[in-house]
This record gives sequence, structure tokens and C-alpha cells, in this order.
Amino acid sequence: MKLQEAKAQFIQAWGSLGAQWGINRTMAQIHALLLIAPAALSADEIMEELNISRGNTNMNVRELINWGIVEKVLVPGERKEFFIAEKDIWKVGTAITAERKKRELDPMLKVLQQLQKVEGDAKDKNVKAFVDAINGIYKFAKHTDVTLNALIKAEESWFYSTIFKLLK
Amino acid sequence: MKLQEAKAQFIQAWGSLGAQWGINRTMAQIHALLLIAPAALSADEIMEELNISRGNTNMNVRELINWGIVEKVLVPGERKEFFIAEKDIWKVGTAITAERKKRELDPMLKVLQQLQKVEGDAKDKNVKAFVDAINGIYKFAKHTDVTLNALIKAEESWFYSTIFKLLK
DNA sequence: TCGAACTTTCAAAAGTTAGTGAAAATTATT
DNA sequence: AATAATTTTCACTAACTTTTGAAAGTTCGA
Repeated sequence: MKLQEAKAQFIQAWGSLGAQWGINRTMAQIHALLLIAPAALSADEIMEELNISRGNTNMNVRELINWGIVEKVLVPGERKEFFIAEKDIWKVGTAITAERKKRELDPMLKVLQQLQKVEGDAKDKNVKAFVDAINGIYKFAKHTDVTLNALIKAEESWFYSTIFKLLK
Repeated sequence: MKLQEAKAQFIQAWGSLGAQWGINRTMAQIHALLLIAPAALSADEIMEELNISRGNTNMNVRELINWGIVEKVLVPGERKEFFIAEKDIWKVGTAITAERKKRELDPMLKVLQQLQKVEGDAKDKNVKAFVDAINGIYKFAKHTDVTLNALIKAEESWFYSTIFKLLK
């Protein structure tokens, strides 16, 4: 397989993965492009390679920066801004996990906490079914929260390899 | 908070979570409704509670069954079909993990394996950057695969609690 | 075998999300 | 301060996804 073909395939695969994850396709494709680039790319180079508009490029690069997996770099003597992706994929994983936790799990925990305060006759089977379900889900969510916090905190690889050996 | 209000809030929250996960909102809402129901519900009851059409109900219930988190149940003496959700949230988690792995991780692993065969001058910095990136991602993906397989296989709660204590 | 009860399908409509490109804003250079 | 290069914004459009509801299909009991 030629490099050009391989690159295109990777960008496309990473894009679909992103799309399935609720990350927009273009954002994931820009990320893919930067991951395999030998050096920082400018907005124009990204536009060119992916055939997307300037506005789209700008928006999605900014979002990648928000997620903490892409950085602006200044090349001396150049007026343009250049962008580079975090290459350590463990760190990328951690950053994505942290971001998704903040957006998804944290709000859910809040809601579940509220919902535990439901009032009503404990003998009513509707109330009982509701309370039981919410309690179960709350425990699960809390557990996940604790686990993810540990993972996010422990960026060092010894941690991952410890878990890894355990699960192997 | 009254039960009706709490129910509505939970269904809405579960729906948004689903939407962010690329699961369609209605599918997640039906799932939420079944999770807190004290008994199996018919298609008509689901339509009624969520104000959705028959077609929509049918499609999404079928998809929930495909994911293995909802079951058809037959109530003696009744002609209609009734539906019930898996109430053990750990099992729900496992089923969803397994399904997503099949749809997302497995195809990605295949692609990455292919891409490692890229041909070209090892001294070309473009080739080198590509190969390095793909190798790193492949290792990460493989690792995740092994880990998830272990999680999926071990449905017993002792397993989760062992990991839990470790991470605590 | 017929018909009522129920489920499934599917084409069209509605709704949602992503992408464009030109204009506005910002920043750097002279 | 004027100009040029670059980035950011945003109203609009294009593409995609979901939902509807009526029609077709199926199942079951009499």
C-alpha cells in the first residue's frame, strides 16, 4: 500500500470512529491528519488536504484545542499559526475521557442525586420500581466516576501497565 | 419532587445521554421508561407515555432487543407483546460495551493492521511519522481490546469489585 | 377459512446538524 | 496610521437523520 492511500484510509477510519462517538467527523479527520503529520500544519494545509472550508477548519481546530489534544505552535519567521497534535496516544485517551466525563457523566450524576429525593408512598409499586432503578444506576455511575477519576489522575504508564497485567 | 416529574426528568436525561453517545434519543428514552417501569409494557403503553408513533416505537424497541438490553415477554392470556428491560445495570453496561466494541473497535483494529503494511522509504520523514503514529495507536487499540474482552467475559460482580478496590 | 388484533414496513415530511464562504475583526508590518 | 495578512464569525444552505402514519403483512382464535 502506498503512503497516500494509507493516509486517506486512516483519516477516513478515524473520522467514522469520531462520528460514532458524537465527535464531529471533520474534527476527528483534522485530528487524524495532525496525528500522522511529520510537522506542524497551517490552517491552509489542513484545508487543502481535507478539502474543507476555512470556517470549518477554524472551528474544528479550535474545538480540538479546547479538548486539549491539539496545540497552536508558532514557527519563527512565519506569520501564520501552525497546529500540532499530542502524539502520545495514552494522553489523548486521557484527555478525551476527561472531557467526556465532564460533559456526560458529571451532569448525569447530578440529576440522579436529585431524583433520589422523589417523594411518595414506599408501598406504591411505581415508586418502588423507580427508586430501585435510580439507586442502581446511581451506584453504577458513582463507581464509574471514581474509576475514571483514578484513570485521569494517573497519567503515568506504570499505572496502566499494572492494570493491564491484571486483566491479561 | 413528585413521581411523575421525576420520571419525566429521568427519561429526558437518559435520552440526552444516549444522543451524545450516538444512540438515538427515542431508543434511549424507551429504554429509560422500561428501566423504571414496575412491570412489562406494551407497545401501546410506550407510545402513549412518550407520545411517539407506532412505527417509531416498533423500530426502536427492536433495536433495543438487538442490543440485548430489552426482552419481549409474553403475558398469558394477552395477545399483545410486552417488553421489559434488563434491570441489572452492570449487565446493561456489559451489553452496551460489547455492542460498541463490535461496531467500533473491531473494525478499527482491522484497518490499523492493514495500515501497518504501508510501503516506502523508512528514511522519508512522512513515512516515518505515519508508521510511528499507526504503531502507537495499534498498541493502544489492542490493549483496549484485551481489556474490554476481559470485562465482557467477566460478568460476575466479584470481578468488578476486585478492580474497584484496586482503583479506590 | 375468515376476520380481528396486532406488528412491521416504507415513502414522504419534519427536524437536526454540519459546512460554506463572504464579511467583520484582529493582528502584524511598513 | 495605513495596509496587508490572517483569523473568526455567522447567516445561509446542503446533507443527513428521525419520525410519522397509512398500508401491507402476520398471527391466532372461532
